Amino acid sequence: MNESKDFLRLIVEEDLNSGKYKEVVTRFPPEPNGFPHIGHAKSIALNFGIARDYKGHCNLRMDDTDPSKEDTKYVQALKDAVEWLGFDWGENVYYTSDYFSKLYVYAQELIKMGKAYVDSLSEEEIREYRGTVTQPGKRSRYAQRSVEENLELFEKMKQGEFKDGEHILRAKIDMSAANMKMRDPLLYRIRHVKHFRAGDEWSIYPMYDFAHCLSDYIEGVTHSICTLEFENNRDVYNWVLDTLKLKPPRPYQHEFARLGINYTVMSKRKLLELVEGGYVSGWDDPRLPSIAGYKRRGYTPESILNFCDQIGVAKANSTVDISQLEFCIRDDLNTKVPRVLCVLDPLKVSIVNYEGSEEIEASYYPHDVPKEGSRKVLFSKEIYIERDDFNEEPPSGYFRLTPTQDVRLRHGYIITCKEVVKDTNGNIIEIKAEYYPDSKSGSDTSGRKVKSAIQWVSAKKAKEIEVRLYDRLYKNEAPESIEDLNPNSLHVIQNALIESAVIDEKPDVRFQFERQGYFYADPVDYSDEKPVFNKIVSLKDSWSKKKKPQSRQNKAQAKKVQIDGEVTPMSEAEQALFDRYTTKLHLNSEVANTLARDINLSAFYSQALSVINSPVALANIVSNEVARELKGREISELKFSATQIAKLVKIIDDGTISNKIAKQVFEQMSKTGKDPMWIVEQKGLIQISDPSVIVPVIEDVIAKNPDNVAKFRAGNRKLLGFFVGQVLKSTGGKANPQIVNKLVIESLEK
RNA sequence: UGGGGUAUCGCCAAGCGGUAAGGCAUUGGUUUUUGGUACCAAUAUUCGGGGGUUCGAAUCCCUCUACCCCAUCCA
Repeated sequence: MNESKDFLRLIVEEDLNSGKYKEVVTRFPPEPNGFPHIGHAKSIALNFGIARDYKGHCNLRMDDTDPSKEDTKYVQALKDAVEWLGFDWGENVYYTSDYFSKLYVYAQELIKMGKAYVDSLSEEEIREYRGTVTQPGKRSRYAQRSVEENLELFEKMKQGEFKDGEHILRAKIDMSAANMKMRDPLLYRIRHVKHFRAGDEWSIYPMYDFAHCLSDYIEGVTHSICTLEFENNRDVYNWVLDTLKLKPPRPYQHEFARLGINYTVMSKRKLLELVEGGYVSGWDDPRLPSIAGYKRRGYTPESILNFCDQIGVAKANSTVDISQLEFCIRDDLNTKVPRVLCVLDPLKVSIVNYEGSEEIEASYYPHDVPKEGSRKVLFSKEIYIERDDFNEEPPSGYFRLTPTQDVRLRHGYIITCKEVVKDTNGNIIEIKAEYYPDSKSGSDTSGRKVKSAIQWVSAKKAKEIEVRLYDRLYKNEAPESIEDLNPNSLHVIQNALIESAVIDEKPDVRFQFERQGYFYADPVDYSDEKPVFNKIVSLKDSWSKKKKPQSRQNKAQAKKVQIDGEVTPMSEAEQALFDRYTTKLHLNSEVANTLARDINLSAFYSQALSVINSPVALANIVSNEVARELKGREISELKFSATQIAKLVKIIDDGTISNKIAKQVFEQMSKTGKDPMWIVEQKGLIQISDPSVIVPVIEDVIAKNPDNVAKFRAGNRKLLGFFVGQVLKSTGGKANPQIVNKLVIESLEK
């Protein structure tokens, strides 16, 4: 399984180790306004999974702040999904609506601090005032209402004295913020709607940005994990919690990429459209990626969980191949379910040399599945086989029955085709065959070899069943609309034939129909009179693949041409600086460019340069290391000074330390602000250049890695880095890498 | 166009300056009374492009490009 941890677990571990939190608390916070889908499963697996792995807990919280959309039936579906996936939400389900009173007090608090105000602009005005992504917004004229007035107005909003949209509570942040979410976000709106839980008690409801962070805080959540589209909201999340000056610890928000799967859709809107438009039979239509759909189709919770585990968690928008999911369900069912014989498209076969009947003992499981159990199958003169398993003019490589090729009936005898009976249109309606009496499975003495064994059922005892075959819902890999629906996503077979034990004995609800796929007794429509089976997934089929090899798209040739954009030209001053750097100081143009374009860097550089005259080495370190520390900061914020950097360059120049050690020293400097030489002495980092000290270390490394030595000598030059790395490691990084490099090559090549 | 993200194999995804993990898919082969399973093997001289720093860069610096998110009184 996946050994490596995802970035969220890494964060949790770090926070636990650093003592930031004593216990991890996560939450799964869906809005009860739709049915959960496999994307929710990913979130459930993540949040509950982290809580389980780090011995914390995970709350199930309904984020029910918009009464116009939410409903209790969705609450149930959400609870079902979590439960089905095997997670325990503990004592109770949480609701944001339970915190409405607390939230109201927090809002009053904000108003008292002058950090929130009642705005009375119209909806259109609010939009207008917000500005655009490139233009700052402007603050409402109502923003300067007094605390008292705001408090009073807010109270009246609560009392229901205003109509919807008349007033609104906003945070007072910054109307010109580059992050548009920070342009005085809306906190409370008036809504005279009955809430499915709170009833008519409230006529104002909190918005996501206000309610979510505080609900997290109230519940003692430590890690508030959400999807990427909330990245911009993180600033508001932090603002609310910070300005309220709440007693720590408080939660922090982290974002991950939502799940996408090809050939399907995941958005609530599109899913709703499919259901309400009647394109599918309901939320539990087995073609839907809804939890209810997978459940009805026959997927197991284990397979879904396993899938979530396999795909990992990261921040890159991605679309997982549906075959990954299919693999998971096959993999799960392979070792679990009984194998039975079912013929989907029956072709009659008469065994002309067989009379009477017999019962054959057949194991439910193949040799490689360590489970016990068997049933009896009836063999008699008239049987049915799959129409596909006979071919009069077989393509090359066809393993099944042909006029000249025998085949084994699974668990039964080998048969040979004697005659093909056709109707007037030339359609094959029956095969007359003979069996070999000494070829019975388990006691075969015939010595005959056949290429395959096929499924069959006896005409006498087979039961008729309905089988629903599902294919991908959309024909396009990245479907956009209803147009992209696959018209053949559902194929119903009314009269498939299955061996009787499946119906009479019901050994399980999920089966492998041998050579076809995994099937599930439909939990809704199945009855003894009319058994119905859903196809969960096909078996892998390397035969059909061989027949029609998929057109491999030549993505390699579609390699995109890189367009190089224009670099913004330097200002006159920058250009002058650049020229001086390149001509007078002999810096290379890239370094000169970096320095010249950054006013902070060039200032820092000239300061250091006045201390030591080593322009190139200094420039390199300033344009690389110092540049990193200076990103988004001012020189005054740095712990180290230009003089100290000059000192660092000096000890590099005189060979006291190597460039490698310099990085280490620099790191210390930027953390502690200590002098470089002090750090070097304190840590004993003076570099070792004496070959008589280094060579024995090299010999040692060589002796310990004979395999890699051989590989290196065979031409794998990449391994040089490995050896140098090892030597450096055993000297605590102090060996002079240039010398080590040289000596390693010498030692390896002798 | 401002801000926030992301880019490693056909699809996911590890990697945090020292030999480019793993899974799915694909392709061979072995076992097989399922064209299944299991097993073995192959598959990135290269990490979006270009420069730079370094003995050594997917990892650090600069720069360009592409894609995603943000202007609901939704979450």
